[in-house]
Amino acid sequence: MNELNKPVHRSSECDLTKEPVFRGLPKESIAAIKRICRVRTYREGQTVIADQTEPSFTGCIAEGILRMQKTLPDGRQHIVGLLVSHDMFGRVFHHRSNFDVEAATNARVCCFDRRALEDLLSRDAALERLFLVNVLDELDAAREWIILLGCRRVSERLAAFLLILCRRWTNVHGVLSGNADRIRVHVPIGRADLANYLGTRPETISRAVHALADDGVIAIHDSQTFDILNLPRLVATAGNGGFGLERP
Amino acid sequence: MNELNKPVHRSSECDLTKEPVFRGLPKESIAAIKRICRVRTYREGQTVIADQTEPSFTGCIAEGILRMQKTLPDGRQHIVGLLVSHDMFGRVFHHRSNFDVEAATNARVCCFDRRALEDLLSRDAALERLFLVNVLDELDAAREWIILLGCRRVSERLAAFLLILCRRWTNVHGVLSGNADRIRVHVPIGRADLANYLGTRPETISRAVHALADDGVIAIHDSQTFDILNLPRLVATAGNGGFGLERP
DNA sequence: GAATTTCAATGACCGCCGTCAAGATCCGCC
DNA sequence: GGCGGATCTTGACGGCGGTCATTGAAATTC
Repeated sequence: MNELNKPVHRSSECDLTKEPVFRGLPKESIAAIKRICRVRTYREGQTVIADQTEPSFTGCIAEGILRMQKTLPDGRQHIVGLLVSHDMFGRVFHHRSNFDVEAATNARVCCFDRRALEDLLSRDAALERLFLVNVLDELDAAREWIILLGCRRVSERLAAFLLILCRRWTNVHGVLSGNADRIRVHVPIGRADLANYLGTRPETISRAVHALADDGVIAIHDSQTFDILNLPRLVATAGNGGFGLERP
Repeated sequence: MNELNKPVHRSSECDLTKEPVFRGLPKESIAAIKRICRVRTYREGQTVIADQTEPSFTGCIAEGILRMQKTLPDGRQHIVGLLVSHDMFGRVFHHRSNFDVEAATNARVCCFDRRALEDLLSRDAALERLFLVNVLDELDAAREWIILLGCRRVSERLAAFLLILCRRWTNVHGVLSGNADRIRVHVPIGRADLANYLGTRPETISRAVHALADDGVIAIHDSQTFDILNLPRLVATAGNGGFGLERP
């Protein structure tokens, strides 16, 4: 498929300045963060950070999708979040990670050595501010997720999930395309992952997807790509989950 | 019951220095934060921050329990978190709250004027660091919650909830008492709230609680107070939910 | 102390979904 | 092109839990 077997470290090609996350930072802050940035490349299925280990770096996704998950003693695993372009992960000022982070697709990640980053943040208030606001956003995302999981029916959770994709991942490369009439959503994970993500089983996901298609709310382009035909009815299906995620 | 109808502002009695949250801060940071702290008192049921409004302050709970929730268009509400002593809430550097914050019990809250706090944080790196780490902890708590909600059976979620109470709220006033043999847990919310919290209905909560009691895992002291008789079996009941929340 | 309200507990019914099993589809590989 | 594996789909069955209704207990009011 491709030649990558382990993360490739490259000291170049860190185009952080273009990332909206770093928009508005003073020039010297950008220069400083760029200096400690190393790009790593992961291929699908690789582990980025293992549960209960102390990661040596904090990252910001340049391309691709990572999956945060907890592998449970009974072997099952539950996904607690998906990370897409521009999302940050890894805990500054905390030692152990409480989750696995795995590549859900091939991914490129800007990595900051944790120690160097902590030193930098201590000296650069603007940067620290940026990280603080970023974590606050993650917190909001996590709470949106909690509301989604509070939906009782799988169909509601699925609809709410598609809405989150539409709302939060607008312009994230490869997820959304099409116009308002026929929004095309590409779900970047398979049925099994999606089932873990929504707290159910693959069979039930399959049924729920086809139920939405039978009702004319969506059309199935392929097993991971849907066209949203009737957004209002999708919102109605989501019920509770369709709300709770308004953004400024 | 008591004479409080609206929050009472008091400029005294802010004992922040004793709170573990602020432990380790330089003296001048503590003095500065104390200077902008005002204590407010809320009675059970009062709204602290309304959804989609711009709160004028950020708070740290001195006593009592607050409930973060989203009221949904169909009138139901879903709780996304409980806040106990020493927990902080309210979003620095962000304008609108995405949730309601209500007093679940009578509560005393240390409030920091948002504008003043933001100014302060800009000038005090140690304080900003403290807030950053604090938000990171909230994030972990939210993700523990996501794992809990990923449990399929209500009995698992209930067991996991009780374990979170034991684990995270040790020494929080009024929640835990007793020794290792017979841990007494006081659940600070009623069945309806608990049902919202666990993504189910009050009747099902009732059944699950009594099922645990019939199995000898817990004893019901009163409808909101349980004695944990068999911790290992409670962990076993929690299954997945019993894990995912190890702390350093 | 009786009445009203609120909350918890219990039973009956049934629908959603977890489970198991089988078939279909797509993929890489030889 | 044929084969084997992984993934997705579909069906049948049964149990958990959502819903409704009723009873009981506790708190507040008059």
